[in-house]
Amino acid sequence: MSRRRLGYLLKHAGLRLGELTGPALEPYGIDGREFAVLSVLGAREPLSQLEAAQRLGIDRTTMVAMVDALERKGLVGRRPHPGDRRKNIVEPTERGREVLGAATRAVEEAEEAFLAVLPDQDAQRLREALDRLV
Amino acid sequence: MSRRRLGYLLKHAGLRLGELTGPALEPYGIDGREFAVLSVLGAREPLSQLEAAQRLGIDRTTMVAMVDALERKGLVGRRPHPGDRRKNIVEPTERGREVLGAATRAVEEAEEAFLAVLPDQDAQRLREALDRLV
DNA sequence: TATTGTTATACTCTATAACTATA
DNA sequence: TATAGTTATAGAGTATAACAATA
Repeated sequence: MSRRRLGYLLKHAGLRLGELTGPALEPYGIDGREFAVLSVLGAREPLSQLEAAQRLGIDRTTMVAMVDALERKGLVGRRPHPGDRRKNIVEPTERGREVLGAATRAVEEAEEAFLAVLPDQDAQRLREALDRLV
Repeated sequence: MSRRRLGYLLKHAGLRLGELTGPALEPYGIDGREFAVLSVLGAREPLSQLEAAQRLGIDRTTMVAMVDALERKGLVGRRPHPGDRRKNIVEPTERGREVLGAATRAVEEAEEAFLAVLPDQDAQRLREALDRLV
């Protein structure tokens, strides 16, 4: 049995991973949270702000500030939803898609570096176990 | 390959676990952070505030407030270090040790419930993998 | 001079409440 | 009446800077 609590391990694993992904994203001018938002907004179907917020498990008021920041950086754009004008459709700009692609590769490399201490199969199992737990 | 990012999985796994450990600790009047501090202070050798902070990876100014809270609740006590009077030795009170024991069992049960969706061996592997990564 | 504990302060992240506009 | 976006605000949680006591 591990001597350290599971909560400690999860928290500090996330912190350590963040120490790798943070610098990996820096060249693209975004942080980990902005990358997460950009990722869901780059999904196949266009999303409203609320839908994007729900996919990430964050509040819609938090999403406002995230979209503001990405819009200021020219990475996403808002437009009214054609059928329901209460909603904003938020989509990556062309540059947003480029950044998303490059940043995704950078994050995947950071994840690989983070997981490098584990045999490949163990890393794969870790992902699958976390996926089931979440 | 998992579609969700590793950072997301680690963060939300921690959040979901916290939803179980939080209520599990409530009967003992402490939250997860206080439990973590009480745990390291309940270790074999008595620790100073700074040593406890370093074991948890938190700042020594943060530790002041944590020890204040636990002391108010009668779960730990400060006393000067005999050989170095700059230091506080912080140790659980008798009641602190009782609470620590009961709270530890409650947290372990919450962890088991959290991991229940995984086969035993996978849960064990998850712990070991996280332990290596941290 | 350096270290430990402390206080005051500030910053980040996030949510709640209240408003506007649309449905 | 309810929903989506927005704004203002407040609450965690944490760290940095400065100070006193001690080494």
